[in-house]
Amino acid sequence: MASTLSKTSRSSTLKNRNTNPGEVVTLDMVARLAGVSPSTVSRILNGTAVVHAEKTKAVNDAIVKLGFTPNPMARGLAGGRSLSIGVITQAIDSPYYGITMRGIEDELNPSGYSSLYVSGHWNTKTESSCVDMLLSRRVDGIIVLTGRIPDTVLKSCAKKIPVVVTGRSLKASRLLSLTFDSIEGGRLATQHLIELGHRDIACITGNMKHPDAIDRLQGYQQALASACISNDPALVVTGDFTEESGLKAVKKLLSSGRTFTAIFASNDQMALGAALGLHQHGLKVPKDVSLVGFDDLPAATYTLPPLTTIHVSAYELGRLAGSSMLDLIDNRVPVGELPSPKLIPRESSAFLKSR
Amino acid sequence: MASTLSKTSRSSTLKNRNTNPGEVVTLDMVARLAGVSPSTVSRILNGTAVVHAEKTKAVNDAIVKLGFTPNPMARGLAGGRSLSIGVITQAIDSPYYGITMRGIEDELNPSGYSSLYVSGHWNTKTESSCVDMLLSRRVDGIIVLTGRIPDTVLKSCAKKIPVVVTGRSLKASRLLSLTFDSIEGGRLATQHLIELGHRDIACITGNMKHPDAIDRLQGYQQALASACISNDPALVVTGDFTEESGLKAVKKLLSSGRTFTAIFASNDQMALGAALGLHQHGLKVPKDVSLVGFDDLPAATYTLPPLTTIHVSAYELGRLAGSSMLDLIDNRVPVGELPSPKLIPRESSAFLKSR
DNA sequence: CTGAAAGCGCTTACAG
DNA sequence: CTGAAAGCGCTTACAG
Repeated sequence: MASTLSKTSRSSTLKNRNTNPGEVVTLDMVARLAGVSPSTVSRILNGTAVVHAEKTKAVNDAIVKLGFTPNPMARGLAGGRSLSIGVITQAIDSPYYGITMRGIEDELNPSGYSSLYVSGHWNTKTESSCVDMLLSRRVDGIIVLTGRIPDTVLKSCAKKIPVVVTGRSLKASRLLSLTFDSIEGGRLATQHLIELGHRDIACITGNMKHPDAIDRLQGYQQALASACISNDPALVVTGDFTEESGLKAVKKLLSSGRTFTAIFASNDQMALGAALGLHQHGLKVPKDVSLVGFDDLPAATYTLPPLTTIHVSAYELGRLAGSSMLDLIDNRVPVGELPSPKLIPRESSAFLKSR
Repeated sequence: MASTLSKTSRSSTLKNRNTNPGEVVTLDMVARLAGVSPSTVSRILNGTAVVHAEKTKAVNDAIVKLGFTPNPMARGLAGGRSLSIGVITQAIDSPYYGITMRGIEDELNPSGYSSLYVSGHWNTKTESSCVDMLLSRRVDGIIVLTGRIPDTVLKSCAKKIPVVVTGRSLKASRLLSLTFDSIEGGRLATQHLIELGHRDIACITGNMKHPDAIDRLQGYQQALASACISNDPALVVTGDFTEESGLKAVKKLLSSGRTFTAIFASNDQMALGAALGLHQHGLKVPKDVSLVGFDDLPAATYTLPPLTTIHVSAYELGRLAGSSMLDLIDNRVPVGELPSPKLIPRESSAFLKSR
């Protein structure tokens, strides 16, 4: 079309690509413009073979001129890299893993990869079918954020494509496990409370099907043992990592008759629920009860009183998962390490007052 | 079945599936088993034409027997539906839109669609390139969760595939806008405070580039006007929807010298930040200052004191966005409506006490 | 180093 | 109603 005069506004629609008929630029068009074969363009794109500098230049020029972007679907179909990584998360709105996903993106996107999120909802079957779905979409690798998918499924999956999994510790070729030292975290939290003079420390655990929950409880017990405080089962109540379960747990604790001056909640969400429960019973944190969480969610900073908690960087977990995946894909050995858990003292824990 | 040795050596030493030999079941295999042509299988799969009941049965049996799942990438490439919907969110870890994404999934997944999330990070350019990326991945539609992508881009995009966008109100063919009545919400929040006897009501706005922020402020102003309270600019301070900006806003308010007994924060995150700021200055909510948020995030229930806020269901927004997208794809007219904002009185707002 | 060709798994005109 | 064929956009042995 000849240049049409627009009024005064030179609104340049994004589709103002360098004059070509078809809406979509294909590799073939690049090849034609550069005067080489499609194979050559592909090779240059993928660094699959050494190509004459001249041709390389011609191709790159053509790519820029046409604004060419390879079609990931075609790539995937043809057997090359689809440049997408499947991420199995449990819920797309998880406060904790949301941050991990962000870390994954920040690591993957600059390398041209995008992530395909699917939610397993803590359901073994759903998670397994997520794997199938991702495989059918030809992802180049799968990152599994905890969940309940059987180890065996993970291992057999790793035979096909690289796998990075968090919250477990299984080993296999092309399969990397990334996990924080939850025992240490649980220990730190409890020890902090002990150092503040508390001896009647309750523990709200996570869902005991999860290694994390088991480890955090174990850390709690170890800390007690180190301080020669006997472990009273009446002080341990099971939650499931949700706010609501924290609330319920506190109510149960409160109605049990067993007194306590501090609570270690196995994650921040349960700690928030616990804080609400305490509030409903007219108890003040930390005046009446000290409270320590686990995770250090953004909410921990902005709750009142700000929550003392164990920092295990969800973001770093994501970054490391992402970069390790890239390593596995390129046949490098991932070397990164997760930072160790750190206590973040805020205002929800205080010295035990004699009363 | 006899083990078919293909001449072209496609080494696959790993076969776990019990029911079928090949690793991946293709449409061709189904066709062969059912004794029909691939075209027919495709047609049955897509309901693209009427097929003899006999053949249909044979095909469906074969599908079940082989455990066949169509490959979305091949589908997309071939020009059919890719069964994936692109979702442009601003940040994958957004507390509010996370819930919306869940609503989208809950609506889309049962219909066999999966969502492809990309983050725009409130950046016009990034968001626009997200669109390109999604188009290149052959999504069947795009859902845009607010953001700053120009309306024009959205409109031109809608010429190619269906678009659903939240937080705006533009109209076009195959383009649906979904937005809560933020003016009403702002009005409700402010009116609630007025009814509690407050007259010096501060407002922390969102980023004023966003319609939502503008509308909520307008609702605030309307409520004041209705109550014949003059609008004092000193009481209005600009935030950007983050907790931190809420914190800063309160500090600014506090140091301005202008007294106030209540705050309407344009979203819960800023309300949480404001609550922290108040706490840091030794002010109690609601004793010294009443506080009302907007959104009704899960955190609003579990913060102390529980936050009075305006409920605009992020989840319903997602469901509606998802179902509307399905409607658009199938050339139906979306009819659903978003629920109107509701005041959720909790403990952060109270009657003004004479002091 | 670099084409030509076959093929990834599916869909859609095109002819019966 | 239903095949055969061409093609979506790319990659990868296979031969020069």
